[in-house]
Amino acid sequence: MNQVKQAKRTTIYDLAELAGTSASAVSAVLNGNWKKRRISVQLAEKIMRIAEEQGYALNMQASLLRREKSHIIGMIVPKYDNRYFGSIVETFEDMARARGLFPIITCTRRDPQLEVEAARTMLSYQVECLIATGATDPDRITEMCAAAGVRSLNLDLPGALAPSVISDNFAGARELTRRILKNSEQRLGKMEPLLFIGGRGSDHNTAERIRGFRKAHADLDVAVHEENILACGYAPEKAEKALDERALGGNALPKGMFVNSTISLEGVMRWIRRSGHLDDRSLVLGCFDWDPFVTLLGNGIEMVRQDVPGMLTKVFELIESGANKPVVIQVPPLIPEAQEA
Amino acid sequence: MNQVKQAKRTTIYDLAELAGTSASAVSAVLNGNWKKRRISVQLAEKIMRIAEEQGYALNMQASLLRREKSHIIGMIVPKYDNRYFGSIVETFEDMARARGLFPIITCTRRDPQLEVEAARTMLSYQVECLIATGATDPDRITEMCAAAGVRSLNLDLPGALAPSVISDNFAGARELTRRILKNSEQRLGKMEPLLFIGGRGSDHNTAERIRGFRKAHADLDVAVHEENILACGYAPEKAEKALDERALGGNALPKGMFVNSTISLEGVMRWIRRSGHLDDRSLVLGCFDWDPFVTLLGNGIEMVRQDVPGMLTKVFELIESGANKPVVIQVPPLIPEAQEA
DNA sequence: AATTCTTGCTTCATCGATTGAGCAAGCTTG
DNA sequence: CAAGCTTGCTCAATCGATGAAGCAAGAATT
Repeated sequence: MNQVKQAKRTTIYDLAELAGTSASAVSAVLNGNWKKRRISVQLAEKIMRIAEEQGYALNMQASLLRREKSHIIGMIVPKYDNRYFGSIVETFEDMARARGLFPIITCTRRDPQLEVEAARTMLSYQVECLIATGATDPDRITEMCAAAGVRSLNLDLPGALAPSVISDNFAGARELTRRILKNSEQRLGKMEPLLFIGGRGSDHNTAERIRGFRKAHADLDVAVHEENILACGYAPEKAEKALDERALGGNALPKGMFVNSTISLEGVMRWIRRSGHLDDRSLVLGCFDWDPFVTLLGNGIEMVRQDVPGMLTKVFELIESGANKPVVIQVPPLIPEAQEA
Repeated sequence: MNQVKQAKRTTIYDLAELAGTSASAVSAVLNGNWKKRRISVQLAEKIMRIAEEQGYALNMQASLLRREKSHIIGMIVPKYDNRYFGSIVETFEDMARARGLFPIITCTRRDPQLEVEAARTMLSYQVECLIATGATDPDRITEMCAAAGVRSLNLDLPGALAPSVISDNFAGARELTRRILKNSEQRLGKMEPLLFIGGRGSDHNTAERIRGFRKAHADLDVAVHEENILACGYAPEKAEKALDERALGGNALPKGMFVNSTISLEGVMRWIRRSGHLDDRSLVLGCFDWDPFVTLLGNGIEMVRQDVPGMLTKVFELIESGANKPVVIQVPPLIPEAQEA
């Protein structure tokens, strides 16, 4: 870096002066369409050399103000504390960049107020499209975007006003339930109804998973007990508390459980350890979501892994197709080979 | 949303026309300094009402172009696939917002090329400050920022040209090693030297942790064998492979291991299961980094949890103090109470 | 030699928000 | 009632990049 400390940043006007040419020529050269604008190779090379020497960096604000498209794509995401959302964000950034878009992501902590503020801020930054991932009120966000003439899409949780890409929660839950029931039969010698724990009864995914859970029981002629469906929220503490309360409730706890997220599984595992069930093989678990350490817990826990690349591929297809109708696209989750127990 | 579908977004000029006033008054009202500009309460209220009705959203590009400060703060981060970086990102967003800054974050997958590109892009977006987290070449980023007159800071891994905030890796590793050795003595009846696995020998953190690892052995008069220091990289597969190779190497594998990240621990656990060591208590493990599921693995694995809020508090203190000297601030990690084995 | 074409630039308006300067009308003060 | 102050606005330049339109000089065509 062989220049003096500069208070102001270098602009195309500075470069123009240094090169003895006009700002317009500099702009044309630096944004690559200098052939179209008939700038000579000599001048182009000179400008590029000087830009390099000066460590010039485009002022995106000025550029975006002038251009019609921002090429910015926004995503809001509830949390970064599990593999599912982490993978969504990482894959999203990758795929966006591969398409020449600039991804901006913000985490809203499942807070409806923050979601709205984040969406407004993203609109201020002229996003061309906003992906609302796991939003508590996706339709509110779609409305805000629509008012600004910006596209929006829902991911993970569906909305009624914009296209949505979600896992096939029903099919995934049905298969996961079937596997837990089978494992339960194999390990315990009989097939007993399972406990469902975690998630919010009000959210679409949990509702669908409960439906799949019921269906799998029905498929095998096992009756589901209402008291064994505990949509107590996602936090580990909530799962732990719900199990404590359920355990007090007279009837014995089921030996098999369908846990609705890795986050809830943390609470379930803590409860299991605390209540002394850890080492015996009498508990048969399954989890809707994937984490590498869960495999290593060694309890033969079945997992459903949501197909993040598949979902995001659909998201970008929707964006590119320009579709705006509020369809719901369901992507089948991946169910790894059964775990050795 | 009671307006017609609009192709163009509403600007202050549109609002000015609707309110029968000037764009300048609208701007003053909407950015809150209308009292200073002596706009009457009536007009202010009228403008705010109309802005609301029209679903007006500021064009940040135009606003930033004019203003001197962008209030944007950037962060680059290597991965989103573990609790440590997830927590850094979430905490960073929170603390930035609490200070009226707009955080933008991008993931560079430990790819030096991507890091440089990401930094250049962030400079284009006029970030006021860039935090390079776990960067492979932090000094390169500092140089780029300096050339644009932008501040930069290093987090997690130190650099030589900008202030750095990192964990006290030496002290953390020393204490972790001490605990593993103690557990090892308690469980196996004797104190044997440990194996160190994971990380890159070339990175500062791994080097410091190895130093702490050695120091703890020396403190207890235990000799460290060179062949038991395997800085094989972070990926799970690399740890697994390194253990395979080490196992072939004649001498018996140590029963105690210091694992240099949760990511490496995945590989170690897989290797342990594969080689049939899982259920016996002869293996004594510790991990530099924290994940809730590791507690639940039930092998009594000790963990060091890096103090993310503490580190980010230091980061923002540095930013606010305006300090630019390349100091290295070491934040002591948190070592949870010993695990029940 | 006059006309047209091509090459290689420059000029200037523009994007939307911000803000110093200015101005008109009403109100005070001596 | 003239001079000065206050109130409540508007005007116009500006931030940096972009690209349509234009222009001068040389080459090619008639």
